[in-house]
Amino acid sequence: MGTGPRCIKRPEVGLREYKRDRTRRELRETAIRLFAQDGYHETTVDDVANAVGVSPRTFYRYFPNKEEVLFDASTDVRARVAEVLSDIDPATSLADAIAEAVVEVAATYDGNAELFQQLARIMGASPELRSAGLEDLHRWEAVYVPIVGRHLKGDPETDATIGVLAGAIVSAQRIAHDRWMASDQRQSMASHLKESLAVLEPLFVAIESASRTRRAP
Amino acid sequence: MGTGPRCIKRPEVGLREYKRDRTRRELRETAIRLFAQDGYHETTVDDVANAVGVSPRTFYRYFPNKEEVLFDASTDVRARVAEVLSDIDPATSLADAIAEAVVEVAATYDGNAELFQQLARIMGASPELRSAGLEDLHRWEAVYVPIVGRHLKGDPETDATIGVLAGAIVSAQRIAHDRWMASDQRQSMASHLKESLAVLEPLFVAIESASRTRRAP
DNA sequence: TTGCCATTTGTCATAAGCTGACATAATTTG
DNA sequence: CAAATTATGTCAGCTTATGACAAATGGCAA
Repeated sequence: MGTGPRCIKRPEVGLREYKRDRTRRELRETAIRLFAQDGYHETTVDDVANAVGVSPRTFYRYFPNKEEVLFDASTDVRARVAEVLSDIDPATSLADAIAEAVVEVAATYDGNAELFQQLARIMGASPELRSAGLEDLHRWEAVYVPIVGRHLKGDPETDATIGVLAGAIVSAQRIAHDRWMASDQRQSMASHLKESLAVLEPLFVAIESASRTRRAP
Repeated sequence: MGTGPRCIKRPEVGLREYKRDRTRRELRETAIRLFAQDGYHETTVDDVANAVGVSPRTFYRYFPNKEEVLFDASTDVRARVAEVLSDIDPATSLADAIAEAVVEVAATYDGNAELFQQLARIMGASPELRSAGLEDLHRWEAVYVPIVGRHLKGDPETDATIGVLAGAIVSAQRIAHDRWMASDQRQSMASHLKESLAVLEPLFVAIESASRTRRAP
């Protein structure tokens, strides 16, 4: 997803770094493959490590725990969206900014539908993993809080509005995610996200008008 | 919280049942006390079991895992609120129904502030437990979905609106919860909940008017 | 009371997730 | 090539969690 070697120069990223990336990728891919194939609980960390030809201890050097290997991709998306949002023109309306973020999310999901559907199936098969997925999804809140706070010109610690609004956005995203998971790609993630976020439109309108009022009373 | 023995008659609940309840309560109270005192991770299940004078295996007969003992009270509240909501007059507006539920929640928190603040402190001290708390809070969605669905006259599977709205309500509740935890009881849970839910008012208004339109176009 | 039944608990054994400590091998750097 | 840095392997151990079976305990009826 994205950045290959940009130039001929540069330390060619070095063999060490290259191997590290490769091992991480192999662990991730092997883990997901085995989980999808044999079940998450039926697959031990030892199995994954052995399949990659690496010691179990190494797995834990790359991932803090067994679950986290499932959310590696998700973490990447989040980082990218956070960057997109921080680079956005401050004059953009909140709804438009969120829409832009959502486009990035949808593109990733729809562009790697196979991977994400596989992850969805793994997580759908275990209540424990559904919870973990919930937690992962919740981390999106930290992505949205800054942009919401910027538009509302408030401090998240002081102003409950920011947190509630960011939370509502994440809820919409989660519902879209659930529905996309449930319907096997019959509908794009983009349309699911659009549909869910539309529910919050009255909220955006109210916020926007309140914000405008405050700026020019 | 609430129901003592109502009458003299009734099988006096039997010694067996009595002991079971007592053991459960002792495990719960001892666990929370030790967690608050020595830390969650520093306290093993064995410690709790020993302190109660029971075998470690018994702990797991009462609670599916170490964490769950922290959410026993929360589960009770949820059950009570679900009952309140199912008994509510269908003519009541959605906002009012939610308000009624929230009153019940707030009363429980403010009435057992000591317990819930203790739980808050335990969970606040560990990221892992904050996640678990998140999961617990998320279970509220299932409480709100039926009442929202009833008012919107839709099927949660079909209509994304219901899930998003219920999710937004839970978000508001979570923010209130966080803020209440952060401010040591300087403000009541009731006021925090009221404040958070106020953010969603435009949403309720829009939903309500759309619902009215649909009924009488 | 006695004795049978169901429930609860204890004991034992074990798997699996994780973590610290240290040795070893590989890579980079001078 | 040698030294410093970093990745990996090995080993040892703790804790959570669970299955299997025995023992104890309370409920209930003859």
